[in-house]
Amino acid sequence: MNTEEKIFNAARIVFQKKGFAGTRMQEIADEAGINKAMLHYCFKNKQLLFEAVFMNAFSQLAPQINAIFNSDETVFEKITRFTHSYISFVLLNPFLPPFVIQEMNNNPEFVKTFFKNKNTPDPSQLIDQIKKEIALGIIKPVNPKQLVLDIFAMTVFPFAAQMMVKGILHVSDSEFNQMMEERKTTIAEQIINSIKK
Amino acid sequence: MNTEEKIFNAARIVFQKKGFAGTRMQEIADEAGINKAMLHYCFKNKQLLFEAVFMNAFSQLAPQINAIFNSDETVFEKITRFTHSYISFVLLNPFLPPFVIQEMNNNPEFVKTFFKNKNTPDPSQLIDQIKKEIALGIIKPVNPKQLVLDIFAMTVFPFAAQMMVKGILHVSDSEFNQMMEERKTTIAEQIINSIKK
DNA sequence: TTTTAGTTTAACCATCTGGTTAATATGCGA
DNA sequence: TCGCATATTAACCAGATGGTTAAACTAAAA
Repeated sequence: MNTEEKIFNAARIVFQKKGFAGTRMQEIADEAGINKAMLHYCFKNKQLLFEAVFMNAFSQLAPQINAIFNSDETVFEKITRFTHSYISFVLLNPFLPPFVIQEMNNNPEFVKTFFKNKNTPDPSQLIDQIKKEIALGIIKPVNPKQLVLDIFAMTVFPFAAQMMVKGILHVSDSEFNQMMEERKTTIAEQIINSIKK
Repeated sequence: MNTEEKIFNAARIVFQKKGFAGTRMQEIADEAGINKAMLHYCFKNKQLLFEAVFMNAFSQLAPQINAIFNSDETVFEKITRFTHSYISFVLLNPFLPPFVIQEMNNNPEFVKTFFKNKNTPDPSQLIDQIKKEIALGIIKPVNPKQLVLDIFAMTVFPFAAQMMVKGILHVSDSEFNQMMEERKTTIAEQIINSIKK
């Protein structure tokens, strides 16, 4: 692993744990086991290092999601596949959703430019497909955007609000993971069941 | 409005917008229109001022939620009432959910003490009631904790991940609020529909 | 009016933080 | 081996940041 990779991984760990504002460049350097000046040598400044980490996080998720959203499967198949593979992925990267959500909420102006230029999840094709399947009588008449929001809510929320969920439901880390394993299949069944005619 | 209230309100605004780490004491002082030394005179230090704001945020939500969870209504009535009143409340305080979730994720050790001592949302009675109604054949056999999690996910997520939701679904602020108005009734119907026998 | 307790402020301080610099180390082609 | 570009570091810097202090202001009691 070269220095740039060491820095990047260290930055990912620290940024995802403490957020942009809470992160100290020195802490990243310590985590990487190198001198602080190397951070600036390799990534210019804190903002650019952060953006590299943030973009990378998003670019891990976006293609996976879009591949599912834009495939030629049915809506039901897409819902099943999305929830399953998203939860599988996030169980391996549990800090990702809170990180992305937090930094988006804290940098609203950055979000606007971000969603115009970059490779982002785009459910517009799925939304069109939902409209079609409603017209065909496969799906009950629902607001397609609300349906997409429901799918994200059911899959992403438990990870986004991890600490609060564990606190309120009084579940341990392992119980939490077990619940998420269960959700891999139950969420899709539930959503499909509530919209199929 | 006395000085302490001015500071508290200013702190609430700044903390909820920028989070604990991103907040500068000077910015709170400016927002309150007073000298920075007054912050320390009234609230000792940043941590205590933050905790005052955080506890206040939670203490606005917790009793409302618990009043519903622990009433003598049916599960279906509770779901209907919770989703409706939570969304109504949060539409007036849209910064609350991201703020609470973010700070909980960033201070895991604080969360543990917090959930032991303080007045927090507690769904344990509701969970027992769900078990009973399942036994009575009113509700399909589901994991009660998963059901509670679903309810929170459907209501809280859109606010918690506000910026991301707006970005991904390409909705404006007013469209977003309109969607939330719609959700006040639809979520409950949907959840109830998926669990009633 | 004087005293006194509580408020409020300007100025200050130690420390932290992101970032720079100049010097040194490393490795590799000639 | 030498020369040179790249990689790495220790030391440093200016500005920001949380927090302190001592003085000044205010208002009500004595």
